[in-house]
Amino acid sequence: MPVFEPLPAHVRFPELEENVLARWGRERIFERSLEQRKDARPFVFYEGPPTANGLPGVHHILARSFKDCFLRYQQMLGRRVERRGGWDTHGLPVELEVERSLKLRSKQEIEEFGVEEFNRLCRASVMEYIDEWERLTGRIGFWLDMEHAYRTYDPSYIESVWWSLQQIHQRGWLYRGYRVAPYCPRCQTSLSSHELGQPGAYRDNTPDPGVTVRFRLIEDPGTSLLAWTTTPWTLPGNLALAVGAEIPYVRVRQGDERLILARGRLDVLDGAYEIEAEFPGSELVGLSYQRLFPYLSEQDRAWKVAAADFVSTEEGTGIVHTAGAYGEDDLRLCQELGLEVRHTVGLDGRFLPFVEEFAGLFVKSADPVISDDLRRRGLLYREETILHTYPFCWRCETPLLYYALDSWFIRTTAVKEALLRHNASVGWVPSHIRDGRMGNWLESLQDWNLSRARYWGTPLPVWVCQSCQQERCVGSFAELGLGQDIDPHKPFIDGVTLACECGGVMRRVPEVIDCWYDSGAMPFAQWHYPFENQERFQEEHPADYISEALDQTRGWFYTLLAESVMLFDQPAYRNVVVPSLVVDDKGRKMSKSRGNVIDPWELLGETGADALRWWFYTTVTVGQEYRISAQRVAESALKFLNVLWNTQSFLVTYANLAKWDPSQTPPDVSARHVLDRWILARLAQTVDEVRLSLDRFDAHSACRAIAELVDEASTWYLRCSRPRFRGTTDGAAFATLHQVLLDISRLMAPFTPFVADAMYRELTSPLPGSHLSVHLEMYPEPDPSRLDPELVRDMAELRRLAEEARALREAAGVPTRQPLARALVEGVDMSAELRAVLAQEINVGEVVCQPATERGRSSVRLDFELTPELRQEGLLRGLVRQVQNLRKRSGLNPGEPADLVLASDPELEEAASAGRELLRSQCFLDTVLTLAWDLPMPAGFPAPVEVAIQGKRARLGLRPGIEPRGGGVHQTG
RNA sequence: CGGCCCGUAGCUCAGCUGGUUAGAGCGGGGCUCUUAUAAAGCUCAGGUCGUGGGUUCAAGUCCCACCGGGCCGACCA
Repeated sequence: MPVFEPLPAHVRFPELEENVLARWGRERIFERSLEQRKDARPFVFYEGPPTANGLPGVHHILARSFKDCFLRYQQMLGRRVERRGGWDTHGLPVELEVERSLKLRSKQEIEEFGVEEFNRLCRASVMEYIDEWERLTGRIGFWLDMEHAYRTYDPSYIESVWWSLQQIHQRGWLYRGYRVAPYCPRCQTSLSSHELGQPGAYRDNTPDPGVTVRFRLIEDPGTSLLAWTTTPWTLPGNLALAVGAEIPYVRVRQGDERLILARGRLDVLDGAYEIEAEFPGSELVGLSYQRLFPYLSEQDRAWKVAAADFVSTEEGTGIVHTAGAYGEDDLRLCQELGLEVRHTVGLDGRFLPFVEEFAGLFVKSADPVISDDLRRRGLLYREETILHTYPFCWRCETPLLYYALDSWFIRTTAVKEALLRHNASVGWVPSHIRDGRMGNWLESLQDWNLSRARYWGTPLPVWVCQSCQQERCVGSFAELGLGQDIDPHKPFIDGVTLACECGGVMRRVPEVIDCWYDSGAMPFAQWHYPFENQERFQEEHPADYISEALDQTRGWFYTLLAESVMLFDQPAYRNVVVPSLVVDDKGRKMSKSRGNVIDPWELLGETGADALRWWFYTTVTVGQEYRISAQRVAESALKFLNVLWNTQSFLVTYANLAKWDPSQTPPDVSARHVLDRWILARLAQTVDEVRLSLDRFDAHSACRAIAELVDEASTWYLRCSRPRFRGTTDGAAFATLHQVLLDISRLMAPFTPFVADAMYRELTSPLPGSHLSVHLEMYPEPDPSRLDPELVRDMAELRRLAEEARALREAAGVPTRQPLARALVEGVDMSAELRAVLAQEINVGEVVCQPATERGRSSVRLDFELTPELRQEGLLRGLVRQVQNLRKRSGLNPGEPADLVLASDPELEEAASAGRELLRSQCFLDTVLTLAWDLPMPAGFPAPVEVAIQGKRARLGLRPGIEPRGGGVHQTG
């Protein structure tokens, strides 16, 4: 019976992975891994909830690979690592999907269709692809508890969110405000930043009018202030002009008129001019000018020049036209000035009736009409067409307007300092995000626009009295007299009223909240905190580790942090790993419209999950983009796994041949061959490196260290140790390689969970005791006693000398197969055992060292003089190689007996006969028969094969051995 | 327009806290070893380390500017 189950000659990783997956399921490995740690110290992970209303893609595999590897690592360190899944279920993307399927085009149509049914469809749609998500998550080996996954639409989840909003309201941080937001006049809703981020929202080179307008001074109508705008339709709403107090302005004379503008913007003037005066903007403040249109009612402070800090001289005239309701800066300035802001344009994007001249006109169509009107009245100084980037509604392609609306806000600016402080305590990978993308974001923090005038979302729990306007933020269902069995969504919740102290009726405001708030609430809402699981929440907040892609910086990373800081004055996570984006082979972003999206299943089918995972860990450092294609993954990662697999296959083959007994105590390490000691030292060194890297959440460095070890084990160690695997009986080489591979399987378990487990099972199969899975094992421990930096250094030098010797042979035209008498190594002292390794490797009888002299660098010289004996040995090795080739071609496995017939010239025949025993043992030959050159092959032999050995011709005939051998590996010597 | 990242051999990328002749893989040319065999190793490419400054005894590695590519943002949370 073989020691190990023989491995198939060629491994198909996707197949192997499916088998491992099935076994995990049968043997409940994931469940066991949790059970065995149920009393251990937790390592807390938060799953950022994806929305399951779209198919998962390759970038999700990337994110999930990074999530998984650190969780597996921590679990192998002995921590309890629960991984509760979750689903993000609310929000506009879900609504849009349903709108599309129902062919609805506007809010009005949704309301006509019926909000109840609409929301019912949203709820169904969001789980549409949940099976697909679960299947992919399982297939890539990401262990996640999806059975108990939280969902943001669950009543308990919503109740926790309400509780948190009540907390925020009590602190005075939830308020209603009048703010400008990008607004689609066709869909009649403001858009979230998320929607503005949709491809195609911002369009470059959008043509728009650029008009420069005269604002005549009341005191001196011959003098005008020049202001520039790209939105003439906002001019009827003009309330003020803004200047920079410190900016230098000039008054110029041009023909009959005088014009005022910033000194730095003189090039907007057409034709000759003469500068009459120069003064800072502060001197302009307070000047009154003639209003362009008579539609807005009189106000004392309107139509005057004001100072503002947003004025620049980058473009325009340095004097900024300010229309209260159609610009963020405009609105703020008007509010500061105490001006009453009134809309001139309705929610449908058309001028209101009181703007008589343009009433009913859509604003963009009104632009040329307004320009013409101004021109007629001599107020248009200049008109041009400019190209700039402008936002459009990504659904209906309507140009967006900046439009002031009532909204609910969270005063995040009140906790800005705390946000910055807690962010500073987070370990970001890559580290630059902390102060870069995230830090900058927090520095320029604005209040959170929380409300959405939409349907499918967590209802904003604010009730307002219809009589006295008193406002109440509700923090639980009980406050409404409701139980847990309700559906707190629209439209049901809108029918719930409260009695006000004044005797009036309180009704809920119509808005739902930004779904990003939902996901940021998961640390407490997933546990229905504070209504339940108080201890559990406290134990598991903040998380030790989270990981999502870069686009979550302003998304989930921010909302988690903001909510935790506002509610608990804590960060939500201690460490974040942020993988960059996946792009196509040519570095382009993947998008459906471009047709370059890679199907994750196709990729998995070609390369397997482990190769893909390994590729993600090793190919670039975290933070750089991944240029992916099946070919790229196969070229590096798949190849690496193949080499590793071959190494294992080598061990299995020869251990079975030798009937090596792995349960036998191997020789003490100090008594083993220097190569064994060396590879074990490298192993110990690698364990150190890998653990240090993983403790820093650096998978890239860890995997590179492992790759280097695998490379050295599979090439140098195996190459030099091959004779010992074929001839020795002490088992030290087997024990060493077995140990190395077993530890590699444990080192790699977090990264390539399938291959690692398959290796582990094979390697432990002959051992006593239960070895169900590498994922139930502990991670390799550091072992300082095995470290041997000197030996590692010496071996590196030895390898360099071997390469040098091979180069010398090549230059001299003497193949390595030809033994030489001696090599002379200068400049270094080598131990006898290292000299033996080198001698074998470069095929010389002996290595002689000349003690280190003055030079630092060692070198090697070869004695190329060939004695007849050496020549004979060279011929013999050539013959052995050809016989081995023939064995391979004949389909003979190592160890299977065979008979050889040799016909050759006398010199070769003599070499064969002198080395007959070596030939027989090396090539597993029962009989070696020499034959005269032109005689026919004996009966039972196939036609001979003619080969050339060192220029000498030979005919070889080989047939499988007839007599079964007595068992036991055929040994040399 | 702003922020961040990247710009190292034909291609894909390593190069930690600045220090001897700047590395790997792939492709291509040459060779070697070998029943781990549709495996492996060696060798060749003579790379202005994007450009120009600066700091330093010393810079691919730190600072500044610029050029090129990518991502994000662009009044929004």
